[in-house]
Amino acid sequence: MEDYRTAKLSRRERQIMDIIYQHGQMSVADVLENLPDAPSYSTVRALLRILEEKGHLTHQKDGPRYIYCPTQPRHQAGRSALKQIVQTFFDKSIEQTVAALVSDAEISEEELNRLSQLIEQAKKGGSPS
Amino acid sequence: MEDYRTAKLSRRERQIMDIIYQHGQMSVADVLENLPDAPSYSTVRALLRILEEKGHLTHQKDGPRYIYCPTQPRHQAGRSALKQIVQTFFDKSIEQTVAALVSDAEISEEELNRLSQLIEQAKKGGSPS
DNA sequence: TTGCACATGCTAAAATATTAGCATCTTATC
DNA sequence: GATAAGATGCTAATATTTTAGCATGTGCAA
Repeated sequence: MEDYRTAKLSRRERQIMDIIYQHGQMSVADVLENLPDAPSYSTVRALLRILEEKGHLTHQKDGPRYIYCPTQPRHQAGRSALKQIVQTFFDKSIEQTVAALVSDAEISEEELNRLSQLIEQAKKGGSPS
Repeated sequence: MEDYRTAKLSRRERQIMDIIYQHGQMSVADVLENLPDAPSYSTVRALLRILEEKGHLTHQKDGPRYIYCPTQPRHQAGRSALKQIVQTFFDKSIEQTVAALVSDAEISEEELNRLSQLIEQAKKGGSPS
């Protein structure tokens, strides 16, 4: 399955995919609540149906209602999305990207320490010299 | 100006913005070359005009042709895009995001070292204890 | 079990995005 | 300066997206 962010999705379809990835799984009503410029209930249902037809979502029943969730695992979709950002805005450089990440937010000393550990681990695990 | 990735852009419009951010600035012909499922020249021109009307692009003349470039600086657009990814796929956690970044690619020892330095710098510069 | 609240299935209209074509203008060359 | 190559300005048709409405089915509570 192709990354949904490069797939041929319309504006609304992409919005909905983002929202569902953010929340994990959602009912129609849940999606409607979180959708900016919210359209009607019917509209959301139509879009969810289309996304399911295209293979990006599945649903299961929860009592009388459908619960939708992505077919592609979140971490996998996240990596694809990240990869595209790195390519589009940061010259394919992981370094530049991380620089933007750590400079942007108000990041605690503690989190920075965990980041250091993360890098150290990567050094050991990644490609042993 | 709102982040173009959350703005009400159509599929093609977003594709074009991504391509232009990746390359910096482009003529109509340049965009056409880099656009998947390439439409006609006229089509690309129409889209560029629309994006300019919406305020996402400007153009300047280079001899007989227009050169388009984004109105929002690249680094700024990149941060907005990153922020959205972090929120959508990584529970707003910078740590999770960096973890995905360093585990994903084939990353050299050298680059990991530079990342370490980056973090160290952030520790000093960010919020002094 | 009966009815109400609330869900889905299906169909079709309205709005928007996508596309192309022709006329016109501009630049570089001969 | 005349001309050809190649650019833009404008207009309009086509395709897709977005939307809503009505009929029907399902689960929970009185």
